[in-house]
Amino acid sequence: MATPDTRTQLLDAAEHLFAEHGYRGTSVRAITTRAGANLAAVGYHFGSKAELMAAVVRRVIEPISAAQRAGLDTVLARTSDPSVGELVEAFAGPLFDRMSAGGEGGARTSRLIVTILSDPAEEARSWTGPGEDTVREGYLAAFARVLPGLSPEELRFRMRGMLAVTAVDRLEVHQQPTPGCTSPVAGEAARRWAVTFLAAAMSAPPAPG
Amino acid sequence: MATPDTRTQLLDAAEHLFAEHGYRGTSVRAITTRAGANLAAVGYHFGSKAELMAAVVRRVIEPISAAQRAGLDTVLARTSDPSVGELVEAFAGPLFDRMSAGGEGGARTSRLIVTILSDPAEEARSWTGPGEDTVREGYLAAFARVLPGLSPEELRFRMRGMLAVTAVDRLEVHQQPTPGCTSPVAGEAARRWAVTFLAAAMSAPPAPG
DNA sequence: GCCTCTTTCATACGTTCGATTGAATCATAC
DNA sequence: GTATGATTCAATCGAACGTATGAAAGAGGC
Repeated sequence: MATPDTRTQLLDAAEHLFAEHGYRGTSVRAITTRAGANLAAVGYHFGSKAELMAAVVRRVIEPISAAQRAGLDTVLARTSDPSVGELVEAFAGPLFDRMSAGGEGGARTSRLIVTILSDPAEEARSWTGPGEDTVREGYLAAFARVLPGLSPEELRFRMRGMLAVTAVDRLEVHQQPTPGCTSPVAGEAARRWAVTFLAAAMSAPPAPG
Repeated sequence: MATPDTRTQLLDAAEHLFAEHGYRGTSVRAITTRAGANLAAVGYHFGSKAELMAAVVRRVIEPISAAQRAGLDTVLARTSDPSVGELVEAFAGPLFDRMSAGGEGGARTSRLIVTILSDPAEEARSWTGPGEDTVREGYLAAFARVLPGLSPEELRFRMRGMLAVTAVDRLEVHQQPTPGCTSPVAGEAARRWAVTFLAAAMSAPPAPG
């Protein structure tokens, strides 16, 4: 196994540290030290710390987005009237795959996504690209067809809830669990739980009022 | 209206800034400047930046926790077999009340809670006290009685999902919304949407497998 | 060997941070 | 008035931060 080049080692180290300590909580020095590289390497390969973060996020998000897009295409190719559960599975499933694949990569991914979503830093706005938005718009349209009774606003609220559940889910598993919490659950079980939970939520009739 | 004392002004300013820029993204200097106080005031009144944050969180969380506890007591005093919707309403409702009360206090509260939940900083572990845990344990027990088919692990997963939806919900509303998103929704509508969404999710049969 | 382009290196710069200090100011009681 | 305790103030500390620089080292073609 040839040692990967400096650029890749920086991405790996940064992904670890950003996920664990957040963007502001991670120093460029910590990243380069972990990567076994020189302090100036970040500047040389990425330009700045913010651009390194953007590269890390892109590397993590893009396969997930692609899987979501492919899943939606597959479902819609089979039938023009899919079930809510199928759509939920296609949307939420890819967010669990890294974890199911073994190791703690999934928890790290989850943590990183939460960091992206919740980091109030200015730079965070440019971390995700337009690709993710179009995927979400695609699911939005599909759900809108399947759930005709919902107002666009309420549907958007539910989409956001879906994202929240899948992203935040593993948060307390990876860091220390709430007292009394059992051992970290396997990714496969969490995936089933999430799909069940979210399919029921998405299928609910519109709120009264 | 007499100007509040320095200590209170520091808490107000810190609540604003922590919610808007996160813990690490807020400097003590920014807080004291906004509060119209001297830089050393934080050290004098709270000891350190971390203890100031803990005080801010306590001031925000405690009324919510108390309302959740009271709501649970009220429900359980009326009947020993409440509906899932009643429990969801009692749990999630107080998280929306600040916003319904008017102004942007609710969004700020929501944002602050997300900061607490997702901030990877070391200090974050001590921001919430044992009071919040006992409230959650109370709801956990109540839901366990009403949803007997669920394993403790899956129930805990659902509780976490409930927290995620209520906390993350207003995130994108307060900061800039996803493109195409309509105007920020009123707190009252969001509350109904959340309760509907979550009641259906909590009521779902156990996941297969 | 030598030139060229890429990458790594040690080092430094300017800034910002949280915390601390000791003097100055204020309020209150005697 | 003056002593006392609480609070505010300007000023400064050392440490950590992101970034920039110019020299050194390496790789590949000729």
